[in-house]
Amino acid sequence: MYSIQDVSQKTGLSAHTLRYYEKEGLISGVERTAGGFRQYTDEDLERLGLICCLKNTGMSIQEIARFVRLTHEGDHTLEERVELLRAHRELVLERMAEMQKHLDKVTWKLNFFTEKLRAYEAQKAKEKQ
Amino acid sequence: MYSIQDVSQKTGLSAHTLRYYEKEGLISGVERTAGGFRQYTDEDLERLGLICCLKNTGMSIQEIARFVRLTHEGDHTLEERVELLRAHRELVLERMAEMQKHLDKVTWKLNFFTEKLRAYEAQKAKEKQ
DNA sequence: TATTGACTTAGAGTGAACTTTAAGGATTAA
DNA sequence: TTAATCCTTAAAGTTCACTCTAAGTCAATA
Repeated sequence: MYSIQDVSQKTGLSAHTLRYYEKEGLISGVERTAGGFRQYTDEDLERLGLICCLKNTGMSIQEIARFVRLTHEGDHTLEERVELLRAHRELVLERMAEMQKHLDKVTWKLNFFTEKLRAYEAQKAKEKQ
Repeated sequence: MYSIQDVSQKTGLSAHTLRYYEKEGLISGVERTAGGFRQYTDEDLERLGLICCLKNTGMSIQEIARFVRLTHEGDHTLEERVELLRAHRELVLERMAEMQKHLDKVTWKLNFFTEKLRAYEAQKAKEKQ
């Protein structure tokens, strides 16, 4: 069992953010102590793991909340969840390919400037003689 | 020579955004007609191309503006520019690797759910008999 | 000449995902 | 017991990169 502070450290999310995520429906059913303190289980941590992966691959809070809602509705939403993840995966792959294309141009420009720099330095060295 | 509208179409940036970029120092020295209308050259378009690549790989407007400023300062900033691009490239590569790791987990989860769905459907089919 | 498109400055609005503040009270661990 | 941690609600603030509006003027094209 982990306190909100423990989970904050483990996930890198602030306690504020963890409560915020709970309010937004990203993580639900977190147990409480008799006094009302949150107690996260290992399973909660795992669920948070997936949530972070979805978030870090660019899924919006709203969509993650939708995914989580579906999960709670049971097995009859399996198809929808599979579809949601599949679509997300496709989107991420497309974005990464785009990113790579843009990065290639940056790399090209970098090489161009590196070459130009070499020439410039050579010129400077020559002038110094 | 292209009007702001032409460039908007070619780049996918709105005319508003093009003026905004100019104000923020991302693109400068755009020629004007006698009447003050912007006239973009092919070279401007190329510069915009690089700007979009930097933007699309996650560089902030501020940093792009810095890069552009350095460019205007001449060859003695070549080293700094090379360094800037190199650092940016590294960052993007790291982010993409991270992204890939997160996506792998999503893919794993997707496969898991797909399998679960198959089992669920099989079960439903059996019950129907 | 009429219509459409462009110009300016300056400021307000938008959406996403937090982040912070405030205020007051309860709980927990050493 | 006492210091540290946690709870709540509700709302305001932040950052980024736009996006839009206003108001008035000027230019270009058919």
